[in-house]
Amino acid sequence: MAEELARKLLKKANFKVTPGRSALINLLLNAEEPLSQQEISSKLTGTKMNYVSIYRSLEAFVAAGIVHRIEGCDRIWRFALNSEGKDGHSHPHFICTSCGRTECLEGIEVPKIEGIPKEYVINEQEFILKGLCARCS
Amino acid sequence: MAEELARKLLKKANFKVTPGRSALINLLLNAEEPLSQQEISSKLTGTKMNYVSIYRSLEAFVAAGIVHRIEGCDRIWRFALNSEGKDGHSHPHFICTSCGRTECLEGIEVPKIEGIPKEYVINEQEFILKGLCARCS
DNA sequence: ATATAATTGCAAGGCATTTGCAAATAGAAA
DNA sequence: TTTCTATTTGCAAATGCCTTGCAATTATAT
Repeated sequence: MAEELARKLLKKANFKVTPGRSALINLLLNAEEPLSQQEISSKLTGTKMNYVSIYRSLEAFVAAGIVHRIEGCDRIWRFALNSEGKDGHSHPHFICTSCGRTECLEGIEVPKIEGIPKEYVINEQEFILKGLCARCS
Repeated sequence: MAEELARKLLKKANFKVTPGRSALINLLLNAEEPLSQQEISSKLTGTKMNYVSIYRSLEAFVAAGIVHRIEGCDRIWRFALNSEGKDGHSHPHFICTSCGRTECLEGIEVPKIEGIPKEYVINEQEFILKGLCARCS
């Protein structure tokens, strides 16, 4: 069940299994899109967690590589679980300029970029598309 | 000369030609990289401009399409003039995780992305690379 | 049962960006 | 030139996301 998966994820990343963090991971497991701290807070039913703790947990999860953070255009950070096995930054993101929602385009590959001078060391890349989502178009 | 070019840019976009805005455009014309409000403030020699006015001018310039804004990973917005004729969003950006500098990769093309469901309307795309710049690597 | 390092909550702080509003000013019109 | 008006500007205050400090709690290894 989901509870068990959350526990396993936390364990594997060497985190303590607390009610808050389990609930947080669970929420992200079931989320269809990257969530902001506010969205997380309001969706955390049952186990409530102080928003500072949410930020701190998310920060730890990102550092551990089990979550990735998307920087939108509204100065709000959104977080999503990395899919098992992927590095989590390998898919593009879509931001709807109408409803503000952010989506992970999981099935779509970030295209290779050509011509970066060899003095540059590229560690991460982020492809962000903006426009109207299926619902808003 | 540069002064004249700034004037022309402002005129063409239907803005009044004020000392502040001329200086601002000039600064951006000579900038080698996208600049934050703070950087702009400190580099605006001679003609000083209140930082609120800088924000408001930049906002107007972005709306008019003569400037583009890059969202970094530090919650700070950086602005760069659109090169004449281009739409300004057609090049990738590079963010150095060591020195924090943002660069426009002017000569490099944003690769085409494949497989976006046709319900999505894409209006803008942003390709951001992170790593070490030539100086820091 | 105990020890200890990780986690949490609360209050306060930091800081980029916005807003409201009144004063100044560029540029068109008279 | 003078007048008029919409745009631009500055100042003060507000917003709002995210951080920090610190003491209290708690998961887990011993």
